[in-house]
Parts: sequence; structure tokens; C-alpha cells
Amino acid sequence: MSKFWKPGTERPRLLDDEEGGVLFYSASPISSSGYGYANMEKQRQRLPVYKYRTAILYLVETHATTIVVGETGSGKTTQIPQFLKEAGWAEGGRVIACTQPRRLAVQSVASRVAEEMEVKLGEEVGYTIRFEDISHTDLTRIKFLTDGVLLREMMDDPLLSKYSVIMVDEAHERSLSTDILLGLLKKIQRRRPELRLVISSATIEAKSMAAYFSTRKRRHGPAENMKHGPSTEAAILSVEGRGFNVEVFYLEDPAPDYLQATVSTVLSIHDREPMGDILVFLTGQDDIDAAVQLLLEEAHNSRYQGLIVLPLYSGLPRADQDLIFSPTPRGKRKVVISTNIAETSLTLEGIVYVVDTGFSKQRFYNPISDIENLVVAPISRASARQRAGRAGRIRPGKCYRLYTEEYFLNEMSAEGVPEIQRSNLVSSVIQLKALGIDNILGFDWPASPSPEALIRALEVLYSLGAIDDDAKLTSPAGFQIAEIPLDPMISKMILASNGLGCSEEVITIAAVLSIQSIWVSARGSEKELDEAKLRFAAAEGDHVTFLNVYKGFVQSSKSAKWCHKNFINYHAMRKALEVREQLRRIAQRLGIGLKSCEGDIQAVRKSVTAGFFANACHLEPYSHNGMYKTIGTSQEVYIHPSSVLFRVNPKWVVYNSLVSTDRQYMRNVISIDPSWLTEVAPHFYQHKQPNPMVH
DNA sequence: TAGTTCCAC
Repeated sequence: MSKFWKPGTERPRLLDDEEGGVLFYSASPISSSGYGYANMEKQRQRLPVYKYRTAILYLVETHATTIVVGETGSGKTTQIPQFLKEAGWAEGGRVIACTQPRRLAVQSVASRVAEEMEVKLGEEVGYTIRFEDISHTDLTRIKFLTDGVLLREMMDDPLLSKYSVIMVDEAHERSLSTDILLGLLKKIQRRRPELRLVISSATIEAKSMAAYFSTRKRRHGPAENMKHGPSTEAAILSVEGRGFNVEVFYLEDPAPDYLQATVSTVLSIHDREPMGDILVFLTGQDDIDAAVQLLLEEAHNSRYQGLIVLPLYSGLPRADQDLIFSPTPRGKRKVVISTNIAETSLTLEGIVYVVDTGFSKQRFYNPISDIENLVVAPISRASARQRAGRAGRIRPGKCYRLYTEEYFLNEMSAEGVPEIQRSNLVSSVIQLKALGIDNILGFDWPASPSPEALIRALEVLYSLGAIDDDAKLTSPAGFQIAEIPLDPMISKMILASNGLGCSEEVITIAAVLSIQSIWVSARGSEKELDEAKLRFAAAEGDHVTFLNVYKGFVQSSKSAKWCHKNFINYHAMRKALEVREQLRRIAQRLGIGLKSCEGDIQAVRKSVTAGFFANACHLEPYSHNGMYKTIGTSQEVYIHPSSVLFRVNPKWVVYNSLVSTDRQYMRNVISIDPSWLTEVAPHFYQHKQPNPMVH
């Protein structure tokens, strides 16, 4: 039995014990199915946000920016856009926008609001996400969209002039596109004082967010301007949520092995606590598979019968993910072992117990080495609170934190590092350039990225020919690269394929590169996967292999069965088709004629080189273990074992990306002729001539 | 012979 915690021996803690933030109210819940007699309007009135209707409308009327602090279940996302519409903010052809970081949220919130307003989705209430525009130019008054889509809309309409109010939801998550959007909206406000912003944020961030939106440069215009316009001080309004109390327990002493602590805590809950499902937060597939294995072994023990153990992570095949949502049979207890996908992206009903290991995998970017790393790191207090909240959705719950209270209060950071400070910024910088933001280093960000990361991004864009000596977008290349919604290196590859007569093929490659993985990696069938890969493997490398897979998929009439037989992820292939179709349309708009090279693979390889010349590597002479060195910085790198070129080790290669584990591994590799480097990127290689005589 | 949280245009 676990020696890490003792039920009943610790003082129960409510979640509002730190920093004075009231996080969960124990008001009685309302499920949408629980009140058969209540009509939609009555349900709306029961939401906590309803009693703030007048206050919200007053603040939006009188303030340029209103920050609404609201916890899960407050109803802010579905109700505030409706309040605004009812108050007239959508009159005169104007539109109310509400952004979300995730596609799924956009879809579900939009259909909920259309239902409440009793209108057809896509007319008065609509939504837009990538690949799906369910909105109507003339009819739609409330529009839900991802923040990425709204950023794209700015390319056509930089002042977002059709919107009267823009609500940015989940701003506390500090995703890359949310932060860029906030920075741009602040700029737009200066030009459009009539625009209103509503920003939904979590408790702790609210003040710094308000300060960000309140600092306004003094204008030289007449004072009357300020008198008649809305206040430029951001208003803050707090709305309680409607979760249940969640009791939080901490370890008395730090756990030496969080995997073991997880297993014993789960078994202990199963042993002593009333029925209710358990959600465990671990870091990645490896940990999760190991924990599932350990628990399944225990489940054979008769004491622990009745445990249904399920893994959950994004790479899991769809059918396995769906098991999570099947109802728990009577007398059984479901244990879901998940990555942080269950923290925000997926909501599981029926969870009463949460086990929080205090770690997650996080991306970190080093602008000096230009390498993005995925590392296991401690979560923030905000994340810990979010995880705990997952236990309080259907009734009062319990959260077991596998770390000490002292650690939580004194060691954990209050907030995570915003994504913009952890990422490669090449895509973001070109997007800002395309919107006319010339002074990238002076841009007023909600959280400033490091100057090194910005400079590195500018360097990459310069080497791609996307910006000139004055750091201005070049015409037409820079504008075209910005227009294509992909990594600029991939966009450059597509542009180059035009002149080389292989745009058909290169667009396919670009589509496949932009999705996670087209292979099915089921545990225990690695050998079969490798065999399947060999059926498609091309001597030139992974990019050409993708072309073979795509061809086979199309020849099979896009069959799911064919995919299954060949260890190919059917859903990934469907997505690749969608991306390909979008790229085809954009290419046509840019005047890139669709042409097939009819098997002239050298043209394809040259196009890849034209985008990824900066990732060129050569095999170390006399290397026995396949060690390569990068041309630019002479870093040691190796071909990833999942590549078809693994152990083939051509002398010269370019790679799509690096992953760092114990070594730096190149993923998606293609062999090249080094003379192409000076041919496709003379400006880049004129001072560092790759020497074809190395071998 | 390794193994990747998540999101998005």
C-alpha cells in the first residue's frame, strides 16, 4: 500500500487556499439533461454569468477592454456573445467575434449557441476553422473562430473592420497565436477606438493582462477625443464557476519514483474510496504504457478486480481513444492514464479522483543552437489547479498531488512560460511582417520573446529570401511565403518546385510533412511497421517514400482497409488530403502552375533542398556509427532510426527537423548532391562553400 | 536500431 499519502490524516484543503483566488464554488450543478421541464432560457438564466449580464454590458460600453475572469462552467463563452448581440453590438452589419485556441471548442460552442438562439448554424451564428467555414458573409452576426483563423483574416482586413467586439477566450493559456493576436488587437485599438475587446483570463493573469491593455501611448490629439471615447483603463470582472469542491491532498514526503507512487495511489483509491472514475496525469506514451502495464498486473490480483485501465494520448489510434468515452459498467471503476491532453483538450465525464504527478512534457527552444527540445518539466500552479478541477465536474471530488504542499507553494511557478518564449518564431515573425509590423524587436508583446529568438527568426527569413536587407518582406517571394499557411521553409520548397516543374509532387510532400505521422505505431508491432515501410521505401529518402505512400493510397481508392494493412494511419492520410487540397488552391492563387515531374525525382530533391538548405549535413569521413555534421554550426547529428535512410547513410543529406533525446536525430531525411546547395542558395553558401571533396 | 505534450493557418 502506498506510503505516500494517508487518507484522513491530512487536513482537507479546498482549492481556494492559495493567493486568495476563489476557484470553485459548490453551487448545485445543472446538467443540460437534468431539468426536463426547464426550457433553454431558464437554463441560461441559471448560469453564474447571467447575473452579471448588466455589469458586463456596462463595462463593454464604457471600456475599450474588459477582462472577464471566469472559471469552468460559468457560461461566459456561450452567454457573453449573446448578451452583446441582444444589446445591439451586431447591428448595422457588424459582427461579434469569439476566438478559441482549439478547433473542437469552436465547433461545439458555436453549435450550442445556435441551439440556444434557435437559429440554423451557419446563418446568424457561424464558425470558421481551418478547412471549414460554416458562416455567411451577410447573415452571420456572432462568429466563433480559432485565433489562428482570425490572424489569417487580418491579412485581408488588417483592422478587422467588420467586428464590433472581439472576445478572446482562454487567453490565460498563453498559446502562441493567442499572444500574437492580443498584441495585434492592442495595436488595432489605437486605430479603432470604437472596437471593444473582451478577454477571458484566469484569476492570476488578470491584473497583468489589464496592465498590458491599459498602457496607452499619450496621443497628441485634442483632449475631447478621450472624453467621448471609452475608458482606456481595462476593466476586470470576476465570475464564479460552477464546479464542485475538490479536496486536495499532498504527499508528506517527496516521492522518489513517481510512476510507483502513481500506481500505489490509484490502487489505494480503488481500495478505500467510493465508486467514481480516476484520471491520472503522466508525461508521455512511455510513462503511460508502463503505468498501464503495472496496473494491469495488479488488476489480476482479485482484490483489484473491477479496474478498467485505459491509456490516453494524442498518438493513440482513434478507436482506442474512443474507449475513454464509453460509460463505465456498473460495479467497475475506470482509470484513465493520460498526458495533458485531458487537461484542456478533452473533457471526461464521470471523473471523481485526479492523481497529479506534477510533471508534463514541455517544448523549449534554444535560439542559439536553433533546436527545439521536448523535456519533462514541473507544471505550474495554474496547471495543477486546472488538473484538480477535472475531479469536480459531476460531484465533489478529490485530487492527490504526488508532491508536497511545501513544493506546491514555494517551488512551483505560478504560471507556465508562455509558448512564445519557448518556440521557434520563424512563422510568427513572417506573419507579423505580412501584417505590416516592421519593427519586430520593438513590438509590444503580452510576453516578450527573447531578442535572440527574434533575431534568429529574421536570419532564417533572410536566408530564405523572404525579407531583404532592410528586413522588409520581399516581393513577390516574401509575400508568397507568408501567404502559405505552413512553416516558411516548406513554403519556400513549394515556391521552388514551380520553376523545377514538380509542384504536384512537392505539394503532396508538404502536406505529409505538416501532419504528425502517417505511420501507425502500435506497441509490440514495431517489426511489422518496419516491414510495411520497406514496401514504400525510396532510396532517395523519406520525402520520396511519402510520395509512394500517397500514390498507393490514391490507387487503393483511399481505402481505410489498405491503410490498416500497410500500417498507415488512415485519419492522418485523410488530413494530408485536406491539407493538400488547401495548398493546391493557394498555389493556384499564387500563380504556381500545378505540374508533375513525371518521375523526375531529382527535381523534387532540388525543391526540398531549396527550402531546407540550412539543414544540410554531411557524413563524417570514416564515421563508423553514422555521425553527420551540420554545415552551419558543425553539430553532431544522426539519422533517426525511423527514417528509411537509417543505416543507408548517404554522404550528403538535408533534414526536415531535429529531435533531441540522448543524441540529435534528424527526422525526415533526403539525400542530395552538395552542388545543389550553391545552386539553390548561393547567398547562403558563398562564404561557407560546402566542399564536395570532403570524401 | 529510437520512440513525440498540445494547438493551428
